Order: sequence, then C-alpha cells, then structure tokens
Amino acid sequence: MTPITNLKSAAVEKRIHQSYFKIALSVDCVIFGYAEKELQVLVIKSDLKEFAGQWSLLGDLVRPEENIDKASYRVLEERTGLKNVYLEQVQAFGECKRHPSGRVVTIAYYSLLDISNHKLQLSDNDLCWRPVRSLRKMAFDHRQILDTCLQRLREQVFEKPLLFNLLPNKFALRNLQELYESVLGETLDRRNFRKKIAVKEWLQETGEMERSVLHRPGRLYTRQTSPKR
Amino acid sequence: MTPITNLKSAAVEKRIHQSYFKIALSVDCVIFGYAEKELQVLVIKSDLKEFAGQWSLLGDLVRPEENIDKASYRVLEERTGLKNVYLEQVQAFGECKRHPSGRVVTIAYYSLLDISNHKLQLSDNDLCWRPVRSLRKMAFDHRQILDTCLQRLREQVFEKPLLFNLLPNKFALRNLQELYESVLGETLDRRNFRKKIAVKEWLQETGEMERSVLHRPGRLYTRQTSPKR
DNA sequence: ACAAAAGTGTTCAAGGTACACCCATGA
DNA sequence: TCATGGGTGTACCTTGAACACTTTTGT
Repeated sequence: MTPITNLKSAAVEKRIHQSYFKIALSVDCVIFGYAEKELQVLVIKSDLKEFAGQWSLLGDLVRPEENIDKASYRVLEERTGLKNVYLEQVQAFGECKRHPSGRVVTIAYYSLLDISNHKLQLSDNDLCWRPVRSLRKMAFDHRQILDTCLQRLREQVFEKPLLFNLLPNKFALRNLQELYESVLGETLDRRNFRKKIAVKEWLQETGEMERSVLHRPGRLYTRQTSPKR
Repeated sequence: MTPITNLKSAAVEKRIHQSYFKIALSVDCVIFGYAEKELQVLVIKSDLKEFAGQWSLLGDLVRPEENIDKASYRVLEERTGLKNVYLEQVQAFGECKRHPSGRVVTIAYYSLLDISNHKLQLSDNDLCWRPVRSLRKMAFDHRQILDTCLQRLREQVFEKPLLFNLLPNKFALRNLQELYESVLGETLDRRNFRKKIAVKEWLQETGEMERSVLHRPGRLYTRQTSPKR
C-alpha cells in the first residue's frame, strides 16, 4: 500500500546534512523569585565584552547528549542549588544575530522558586536577584525573552496553581494577593480575590496564624497537596 | 559602577564552545487545512528507512544564516507554493533520541491556509492532505508535535481571528461553524455561535448569498479587513 | 484608644447556555 | 409540498466587579 522508493538510511542522511551542524543551541532560564513585595529575576553580569556591564539571564549551551528540558534544569540547579523547582518551556528565539559569538538559537524557560530557600553562592559574585521592573536594557535579546516569559506567566496564574512556588511553605492570603498584584502589575480587590482563589481549591489551611504582626493576624495556608483534579 | 573583570570576547568564547556545535536544528510545520468538513494536515511519507511508510510533518534543517521564523516560512512556501500564510511558533522539541540521524532539536510551527488555493505539485507524489483524526502513528515524535499544535490552536480560536485563514475568501456562517466544530471536536449551538462571533467584529458582510444550495441560501461573509483593534 | 489589616456578602452587569419557531430556496 | 438549512430572541445561570463594616491584635 505504501510503495517504498528512494529511502535513505538515517546514517546516509546524516552525512548529507553534516554541513548543517553549525548552529549552537542554548537554553535560557528566566528564574523568578519574590522578595520585598516585588517580582524578582535571577540575573548575572554578562561575561561578554560586547555586553559589558549588562545583565544577562542564566543560560548555557545544550550538551550534545542532553535533552533540552534537562539542560535547563541543569542550569537552574547549578545556579540555585535547588531541585524540584517548577520549570516550563516557553519558546525558542532564533534571530541570526542575537548572539555575537555566532549562530546560537536559544530556548527560553521560566522557573518559579521560593527565594528564601536560595542561598546565593558567594563564589558567584555577579549573580543576583533584581526586580523585574528595574531591568531595562539587558544582554543579547534577554529583555525580550523576559517579557515573553512574564507575559506567559501572567496568562497562567489564574489557570494553574503556579505562584505558590514563589512563596514560603506557609503564607497568609495577603502575601498571596500582593504577589498576584506584583505579577499582574495591577491592584486586586481583596474580597473578590479571596473568592476567586477559594473556589479553586488550591489552598489548605494550616490551622496556624501569623505571629508578631502589627495588626490582627491572618490565617496561614499551604498549597493543597492533593488537588481535586 | 560595574567592574569589568575576566571578560571574554565573543570570538574567544566561540572557540571555547566550538565542541558544542554538534546539534542540528530543524523546523517542523503543522500545516492545517480544511476540506470535506474535516481538519486536515499536510504530510509527506517519511524518506527515512526507520520510518518507512509512516507520515511525517513537513520540515527541514535550519540553514546557518537563516532565522528560525524564516526557515519555517521557507518550508511552507516550498511545499505549498503559497505566500502570506499564517504561521506561528509553538515550541521546541528536544529529546535526544527523537531523530535517528543524530541529535536534531526541532522547533514546531503551525500554519493555517486555504486548502483550495493549494495545488499539490505532482512532483511531490507523497505529499498529501490527511484528516487529523485519521493519523495515528507518525514518524519521529510528529504525532506529539501535531497534538501540541492542535491544542494550542484550540486555545486560540475564540481569542484571535484564526480560522478564517482556513476558508475561502467568501463563506457562509454555517461553513465557519462546521470548521469550529471540527477543530474543537464538539458541536456548537447555532444561535449561540452566531452571537459569539458577531460581537467580535471579525466578519464583514459581502452582500452576496450562497448559490445553488439545496436549501435557503445563507449570507456570504468575508474577514474584516480593518479590525477594530 | 488607636492603627492596621483580617474577615466577610450583596448587588449589578456581562457573558454563556439551553432551547423553538418561521422563512427561503431547490427539487 | 417537501426537505433542508437560514435566521432570529428569551429565560436562566454563572462569573466578574464594585463596594463597607466589624473584628482582632500590638503598641
């Protein structure tokens, strides 16, 4: 039924296309954190002369025997020392001139982690958290990548229980609301916000309350471990 | 303010990483069409022995001096002879073993075109339109890529005026509804569908009617050329 | 007592869903 | 005249938005 003609073996095809193995592939991670009521992103000073003094996302070339999700996870782990962190691919960026070293296509990921878990290694002097709002020009096309990832995050925050990944294990609803506000860049009505979150069954009460706050303490919640669906 | 130490020039960095230029990069296009009241996708018989007889998406390696959007556009144009066709990146697929020839990471795009514009070149004997529903096993990870693209399309059909790209210039609302139904895989209420589309201001009346139909003829619409936003 | 934020309900508008009848055309 | 789909409106429900007062704690 399916006439087989002129088939090449994979090995033959590989030889034919050898000349195409000229493009390098990298991953770049937009690693989000939350501190001082602002959404932060983990950046490093660019080590390229062309971008001296500019901030860069954390990335690395993909190794020949490493799949792309693993590569981004490796970058994340090497830089933060954390495992089991939320990580999701966004899209590829492939302009020819985006990297001065040559043709490097990059695949962007975003990641969400609890910044208080992350002890910055002192050896990484130039690695630091910066408020997303404060970053203007960045190395490469990294500002564009950051924008794209932030936009994707915004589209998803009410669809999936993502932002809990940015908070400590226990948190008050006010903390969560302030986080949503800083991600979305707009203020939210407290009652409507609580209702909207409540129906999603993403939260579990811990039975504990805030301590040492200068006002009536709020209930502490933790993320629902066994979501209803 | 920003101490510059140990900076490498891009040229130096390129030499350091030379060994990483071992991964090939391809684009694969999920080219959707619509015929016989079914969503179709343009496929070709795989020319790899390993996938003999299986259908494959249309793709090609990205050329060293070609950005990825251009590469996918080139594939589309070469295979369909059409320009100005809707094309959008979805995401990258980068499992190590996805291609038997070696390490090939692919970036998936989907495209929407009016199938009646497309004259299949007779030289491309193995190129053909197949109903999406009919495709089971495909070459490489192409079934997964197709699923991912279809899912993305479904998420967007009521957000953006996409599906018009699959229809001829003039069409009746019934055609449009049947198209939506075949994309979404569910039936829709006619009155509610019309209301939902009407408020979006995506359509323009042509003043013409259907002809030679076995029932009361419907109005013919065309896509709104100057959308309100 | 005061300051600060917690906690809580109702009203209104908009959008989604379910549903039935008459109309225009070709055979 | 019959078969086929075109074209239309209403009632109900759900969801999102706006909005204010009492309660609890620390100082």
